[in-house]
Amino acid sequence: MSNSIWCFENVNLFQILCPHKLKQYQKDHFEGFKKGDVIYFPDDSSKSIFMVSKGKVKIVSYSQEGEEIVKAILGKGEIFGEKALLGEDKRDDYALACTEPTELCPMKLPDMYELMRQNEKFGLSIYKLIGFRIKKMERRFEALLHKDVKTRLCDFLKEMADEKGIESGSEVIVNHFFTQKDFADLIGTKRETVTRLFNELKQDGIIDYTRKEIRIRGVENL
Amino acid sequence: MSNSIWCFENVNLFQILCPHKLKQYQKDHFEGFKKGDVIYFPDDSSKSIFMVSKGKVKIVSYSQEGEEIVKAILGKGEIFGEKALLGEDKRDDYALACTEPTELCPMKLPDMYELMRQNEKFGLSIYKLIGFRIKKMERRFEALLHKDVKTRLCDFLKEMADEKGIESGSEVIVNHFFTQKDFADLIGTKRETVTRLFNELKQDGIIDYTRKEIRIRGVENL
DNA sequence: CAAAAAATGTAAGCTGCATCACATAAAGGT
DNA sequence: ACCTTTATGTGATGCAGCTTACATTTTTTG
Repeated sequence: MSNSIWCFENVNLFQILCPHKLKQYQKDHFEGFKKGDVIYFPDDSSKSIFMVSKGKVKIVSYSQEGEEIVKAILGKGEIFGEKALLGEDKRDDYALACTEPTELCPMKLPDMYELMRQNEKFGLSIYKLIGFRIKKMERRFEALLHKDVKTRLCDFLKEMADEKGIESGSEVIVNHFFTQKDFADLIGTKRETVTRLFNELKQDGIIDYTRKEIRIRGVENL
Repeated sequence: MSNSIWCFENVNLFQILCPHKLKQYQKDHFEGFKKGDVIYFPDDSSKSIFMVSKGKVKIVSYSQEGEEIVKAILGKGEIFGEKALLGEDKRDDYALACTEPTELCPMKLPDMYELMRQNEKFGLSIYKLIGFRIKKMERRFEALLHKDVKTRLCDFLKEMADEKGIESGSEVIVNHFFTQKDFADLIGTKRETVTRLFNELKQDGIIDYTRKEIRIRGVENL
């Protein structure tokens, strides 16, 4: 299990980006958000990128018809707003705090570029992270195109197990902060279907689901 | 109608990337591919990015089950392989020539970085292009999630009209090189459904479809 | 120009999952 | 502890579009 949250490709993003450690960025770099607070709106100018230092952030946009598109749900140590680095001048989605309190390390674009210049390895790993985001999106797209809901859920669980699972004997434990609605949004289905599937997997003895953790008995069975 | 193919954000990518104009890159920069030729395979190392100078290139990958995922179909002036700039070391998809002859302007990564250093505006516009690719993928994803097939097809036609349509009186003419199977792959449906829908739109007098061009009577009707 | 291959046209039947409509349970607020 | 809100559980019903199965037309090839 790669600890890809804190450490990305051997570069500790958190340490570099998290302001508490860096005197010169100490002011104004620590913001408390309440549940439901909007961190940025579409059409806000893309001046910063952010790292979640506490809580849970949801990146969403809305279709004409007002349906929600969940692009990502991010926890501690994860980065968002990174499209600003690709010449985006206005945000095209919402970033919403969805726990209380949610805390962020914002990093202004010029500061970011400065950091990237100073630390080439860091710069590279930021671009690499963008590359991974693209691939993740492509995988999601592919799944939606060709896989049925059950397969998508299982793949998603495997991914979680790989990214943040803890091995414990023959099981893998994944601590999570998702609701079943969150799962549904992320794999492109409805909440009811997720409920049904989790219970099916439970029945089959493959997983053990609670609101806080999922125990997977044999990732290969998914 | 923006001529976004040749000129991207006021930077003429073609002129910069196309080798014929640049003495120092004149060798080896002009490759002829036959229909079906593979330009790169997954796991090839990502050493170059390419611009199509003639023909049609398809970027695809395959799921476990062997189903095709069409990520893009590119024509003259369009760029692919750009994930190499994001620290990708191995390709994760196929690039296939699908016309004969297909010609490319390859650009080795170091040369590319050199060019980007020399011409900052160019460098920026390359990253911007990547940003646009991400947004395009996100739009496709959203469409798949929330829109029915007919809407997806209409949106796709609108996009084509916008990107490469020629206004002619009250109509917009879009010259294209897609088969109905291509359309199906790109909007995430089956060929038969595309056929049905094109004929439906024809019946309703909204479009006029031939293998070479589509005439749209009133893009707003789509 | 004939034959093969590729693209397009059409229709009937089936199914995965959304939708609707509630019931129960857990969490959070006061 | 009580009340409100949020999350989860479970059946009944419907339908968009996939599947399957051919027919026809257009393009390509030898």
